Amino acid sequence: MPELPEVENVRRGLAGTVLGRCVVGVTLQRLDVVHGPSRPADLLRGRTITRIDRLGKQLALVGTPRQGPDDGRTGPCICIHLGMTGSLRHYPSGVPAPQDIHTHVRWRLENGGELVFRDPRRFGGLWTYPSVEALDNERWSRLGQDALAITPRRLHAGLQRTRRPLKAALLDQAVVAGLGNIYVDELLFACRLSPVCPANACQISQTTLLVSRMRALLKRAIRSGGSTLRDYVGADGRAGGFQFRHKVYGRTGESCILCKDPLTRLQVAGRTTVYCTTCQV
DNA sequence: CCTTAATCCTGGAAGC
DNA sequence: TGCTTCCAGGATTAAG
Repeated sequence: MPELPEVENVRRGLAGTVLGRCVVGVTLQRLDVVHGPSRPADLLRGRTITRIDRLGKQLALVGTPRQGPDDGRTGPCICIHLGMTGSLRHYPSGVPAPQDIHTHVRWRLENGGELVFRDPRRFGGLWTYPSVEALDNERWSRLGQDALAITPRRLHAGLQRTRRPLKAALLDQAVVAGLGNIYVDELLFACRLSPVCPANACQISQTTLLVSRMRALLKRAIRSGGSTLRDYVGADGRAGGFQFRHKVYGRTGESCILCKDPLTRLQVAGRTTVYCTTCQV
């Protein structure tokens, strides 16, 4: 469920709390949530967190370089995907962090604070890389442009390549990175486009509309702290508020805010989809 | 090419 | 009330 707005919200929360802090200790409670080397040093122990990047729904914590700060190399990094139920929370000094079975990784910070990765369902995980370049080459190169940065021409090229339903293409992280089930449904409604029309039937004018409405939608969602359906909370533990602004997602059978017809639910590319058959064509 | 289903997994909700 | 069943979904993979 954490899609781009939720992950961006977490990134901003961490930027204000763990960025610039040194990791003095790491506790790995569950080894199988880490992919790649999982020695403490590979989980940034002894390093200062110098960057927190995001591409689509994924985050990267970057540590200080192994050879010292000025030799031009980037430091080791951890890519974090929250999956459906993952959370990345900061607990200030004096606030007890959870220690239950779903708490998988804890980073102890120099100032007494703690960063905690918790994920009951474990669809999420951590991937360790020796450098940002390695992360880019081995993992992030497979993703499309970030949904907040993609250009109409890049999106259009991605959509032209396939006859899959438009919704399926927009969910494909290789086409555009960051959209999930909630925001795709909301975006298609905002553009009055049918989720089932073939992606390559999109005119350039429609792709341009998709890009501008996508930016507006995601920015508004970020401003509201993201959507909390059940599990999502920001780095500070607070729930989002954008779920109250959803116009189609989760509103099957309720009336369309434009035409009052009941919203239709169907499966597209295996995913529950809600849309207005009258307004979205 | 495309879709569907299975896979990973837990917990909340619905059904009996 | 208590049990079972279903369902939610991000990403990947295999099968049809």
